[in-house]
Amino acid sequence: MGRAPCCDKANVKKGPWSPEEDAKLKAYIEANGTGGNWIALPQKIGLKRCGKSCRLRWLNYLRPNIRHGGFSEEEDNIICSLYISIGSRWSIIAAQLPGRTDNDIKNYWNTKLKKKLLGKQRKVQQARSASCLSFKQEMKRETENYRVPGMVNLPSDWPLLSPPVMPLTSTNQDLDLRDQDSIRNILVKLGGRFSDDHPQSSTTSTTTNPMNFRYPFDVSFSQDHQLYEDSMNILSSASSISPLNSTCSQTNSTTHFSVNQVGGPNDMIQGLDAFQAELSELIYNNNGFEGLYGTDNMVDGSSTGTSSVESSSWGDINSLAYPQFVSGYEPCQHQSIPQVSTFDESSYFGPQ
DNA sequence: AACCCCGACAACCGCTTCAAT
DNA sequence: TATTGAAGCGGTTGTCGGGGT
Repeated sequence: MGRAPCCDKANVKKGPWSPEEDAKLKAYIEANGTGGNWIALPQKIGLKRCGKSCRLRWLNYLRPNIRHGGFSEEEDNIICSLYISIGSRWSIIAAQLPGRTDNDIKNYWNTKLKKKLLGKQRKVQQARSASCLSFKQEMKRETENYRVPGMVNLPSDWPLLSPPVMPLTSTNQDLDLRDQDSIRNILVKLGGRFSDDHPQSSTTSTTTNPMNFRYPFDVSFSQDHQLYEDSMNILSSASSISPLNSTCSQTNSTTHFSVNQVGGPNDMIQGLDAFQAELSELIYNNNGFEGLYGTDNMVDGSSTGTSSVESSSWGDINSLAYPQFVSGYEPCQHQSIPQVSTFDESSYFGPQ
């Protein structure tokens, strides 16, 4: 038994909006607002459109201060970083880019940004394959170092939040934190406070993990639900590398999320997982490198095979590391804000 | 000139979330 | 607490225009 349709599909117009329809809708909403009921709105103004269609048209096109096209490098960076962090949560990503709609960003990602990144991947791979180690050998070696085999380690100049690939036993002293900082700025914008901003208010200081990947994760948020959700989504995503010991706790006025050892929910995994799955599928199912980088002139059209990594608008960015540690893990932010919820390694990795 | 291909973008569809009852 | 329905969201499809053959 399905839900009743929101409108009489036989009597609604579909397809592109005419200027007259746009004018009607815009004039009405500017004068009266939506009235909180999109379903009823088209009848009020005599439009033979579905309410959902009106809503979409308004939000994506007619709404004031909408910008179309002309994405800046900075916007590219933000989109990319957030996609990698939180996956295809276009509405959240759009919220960080004033004047941009989720639909626009989604289209932009699918048609341009994704290919741009794939192209950068390709160039780096070419540079790397020119060196002595074959990709598959390296894949094998690196995946063997992880608990979950089979993930592709994508060396790249992606603007990543995650630390470079390394065996669990290795250390990384020089992690570039700039991208973490940008995420942090977003969090601060959303209302988060970091423990090292207010060390006296925190019981959890900046933590160190076996990878020596620093990230101060004791953030307090107001009780505003959406703010909390958004913040937690981003925060937890930015911390999703190797969850070993993280906690959520709530006081009367704030919710705290603390992570000892970089780690956390798998939102980040959504983004990277999807994209890396795409890449690995290409690699494994389509004749290895040829399938991925083969003959097409992806992206900026240069498949000239230069072995140098060209300067990138993304800046010098960390390599991509994405160990898929999390399995059967219930993200902290999806819980109903428990008093205290502690993650332990076994709950993340299951029986070993 | 006609056709084909492809990229870009607008719009639709169906599922999920959330608030009202 | 369960139900209902609107809003929100993300994936997918449709359409159009430009470029190549």
